[in-house]
Amino acid sequence: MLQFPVNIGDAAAASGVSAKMIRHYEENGLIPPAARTDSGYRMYAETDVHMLRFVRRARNLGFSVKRIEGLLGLWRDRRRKSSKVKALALEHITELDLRIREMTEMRKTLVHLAHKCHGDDRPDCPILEDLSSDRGGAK
Amino acid sequence: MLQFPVNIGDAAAASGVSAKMIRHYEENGLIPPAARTDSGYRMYAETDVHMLRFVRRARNLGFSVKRIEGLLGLWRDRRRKSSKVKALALEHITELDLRIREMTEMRKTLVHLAHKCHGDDRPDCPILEDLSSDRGGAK
DNA sequence: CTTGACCTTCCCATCATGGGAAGCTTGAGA
DNA sequence: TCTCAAGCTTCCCATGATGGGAAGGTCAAG
Repeated sequence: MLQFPVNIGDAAAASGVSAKMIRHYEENGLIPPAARTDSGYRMYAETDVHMLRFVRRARNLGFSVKRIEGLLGLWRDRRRKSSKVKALALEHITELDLRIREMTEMRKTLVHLAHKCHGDDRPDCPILEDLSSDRGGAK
Repeated sequence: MLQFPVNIGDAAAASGVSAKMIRHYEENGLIPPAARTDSGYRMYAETDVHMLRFVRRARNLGFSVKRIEGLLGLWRDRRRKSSKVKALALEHITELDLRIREMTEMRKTLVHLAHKCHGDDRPDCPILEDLSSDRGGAK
């Protein structure tokens, strides 16, 4: 078992957030500045590690750091309304939907093209023909 | 109709690739350095604009610039084997599949959590509880 | 010839992440 | 107590694709 407070290395190992990123998050205000030893080493209490784990979990779900800032605030606020949390989650789901749709669309087009391409020693290829066509409006 | 060769602005408008990005691609070797006027302006022939359009179409399909380098090489090579083109496309499809799967997984988790969250004035929220849990292995 | 639109290069920012250098601190063993 | 490796500090740089903007040169229409 770890003896708290711990150094940044142990906090990183225990939370799954790299030491680099912990410093980065601190610098950008996502997490409060860590306490320091007399010699300047960062010190992390168990609650800090808990918070870092929260951040990592949220990143794993694809939340942007900006949105995690909101989630952290709500996490700390005992009087939060669950509706606000849900709203952030739904916003994120909407974004995921959009990206999933875009990529699925690309995939569909490519599968279609690849299907039409012989994929042999001959140079003829509908994929290249499509890419060099004038169709396909602006982004 | 445009009079070729054209300036970078017209090449951008005609290809759908921004002037900024055209310079960027040139700097990074994706496209060959443009010819220049005596005064240093870049000049683009019709074939150059065609190439830029190719690049834009490929980017719209989510190809990375690295992969587009390969596609461009094959595009220019009259003796290419269509199997090589197809291989690049299939590689890209595989990557798209991976990303789509990851995001779909995130989405599923979030929808599940949001569903369990009341979303009212009370603070209790399974979303936050899940995020602060110790479960959820490393990235 | 003036003026405005367009071009040039160069630097900076985004977003999340990592690599690495130079230098200081800590703790364990000799 | 001295020493040395491991771990910490800050600072700078890079990624990948894109955009913003500044300072200054060029061109074409009036």
